[in-house]
Amino acid sequence: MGSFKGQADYSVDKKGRIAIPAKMRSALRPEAVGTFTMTRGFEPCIYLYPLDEWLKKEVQYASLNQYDRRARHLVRTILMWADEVTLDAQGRIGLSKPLMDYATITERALIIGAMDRIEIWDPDAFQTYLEDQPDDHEALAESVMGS
Amino acid sequence: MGSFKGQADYSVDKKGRIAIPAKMRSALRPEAVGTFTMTRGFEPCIYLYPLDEWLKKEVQYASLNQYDRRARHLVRTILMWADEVTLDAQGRIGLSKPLMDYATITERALIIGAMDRIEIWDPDAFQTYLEDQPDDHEALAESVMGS
DNA sequence: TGCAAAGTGGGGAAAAGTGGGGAATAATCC
DNA sequence: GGATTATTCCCCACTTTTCCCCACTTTGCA
Repeated sequence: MGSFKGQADYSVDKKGRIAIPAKMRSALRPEAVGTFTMTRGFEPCIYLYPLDEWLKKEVQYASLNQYDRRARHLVRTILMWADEVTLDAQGRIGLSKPLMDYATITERALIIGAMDRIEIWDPDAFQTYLEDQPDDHEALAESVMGS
Repeated sequence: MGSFKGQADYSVDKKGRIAIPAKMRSALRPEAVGTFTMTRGFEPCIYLYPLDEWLKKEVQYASLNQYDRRARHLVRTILMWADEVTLDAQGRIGLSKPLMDYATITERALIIGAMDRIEIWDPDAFQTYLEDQPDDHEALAESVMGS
């Protein structure tokens, strides 16, 4: 039931570990058995899907037409970054080098709950992202949510 | 089935806690189990939705296509501010740091009942907001309500 | 005017976040 | 192929924050 939400600015230690906020951990379903699949975000950040959610995505990817060049490319570029990680006794996960590199994450990171996934951003990169977005939250929200 | 109404000027203690007026608490449905989801208001204030109301919104967000850039941005920028809080034995909730920051709330706050949600304002910010609004209560009512 | 409920403040136990040591495992280099 | 080096993972320790509980003051009502 619980979807991920909230934000946190946490440290990434020298070993590349980062804690997952307790509130997000408690939103994890038992089926996920404390496991995530992290992969490259569409934006310059890391996506973190609970195991059970990720499996659904894999089913979707598997159903794509593998004789379609673009489908092959999509699957390739998503899966090549994917890595399965499990929470340690302290509620942390270890980020993979390629993904830290892709998201330009160093010693601090922004953890954002986004529905069925968690996103991990470099604080500066996130700021840049926000500035690049058209400032039409309200209009967008209204068009999407307006009854 | 209470809708929230009324206003109150309450204190925010050093721990970021604020009491919810008894009248508003009694307007909470049992389904909300004493729980709210607070999030960023369109104006510089905090929105407080009872759990049951919030879940309806979440269903809407969940139905958005996450392969659409604008939809991702909307979900991200709304959910990152969201935080679920439960009333303590004294009828208080703890405000999140990011939201206190956003709404510039320090040691006093205005609590305003607004239909299906409660709004929490910094008194000065609310004053400023009022002054910035065109002073045509009557005309506004006519244009919004008239039909 | 007394009692109950509402609002306010703070102490202390428990949990969350952070850092690092060391054993097991894997990778690399003679 | 064996030894050395590097990684990974598990565990322990410390600090900070959160949350639960108790206590006091004020307000409202009978």
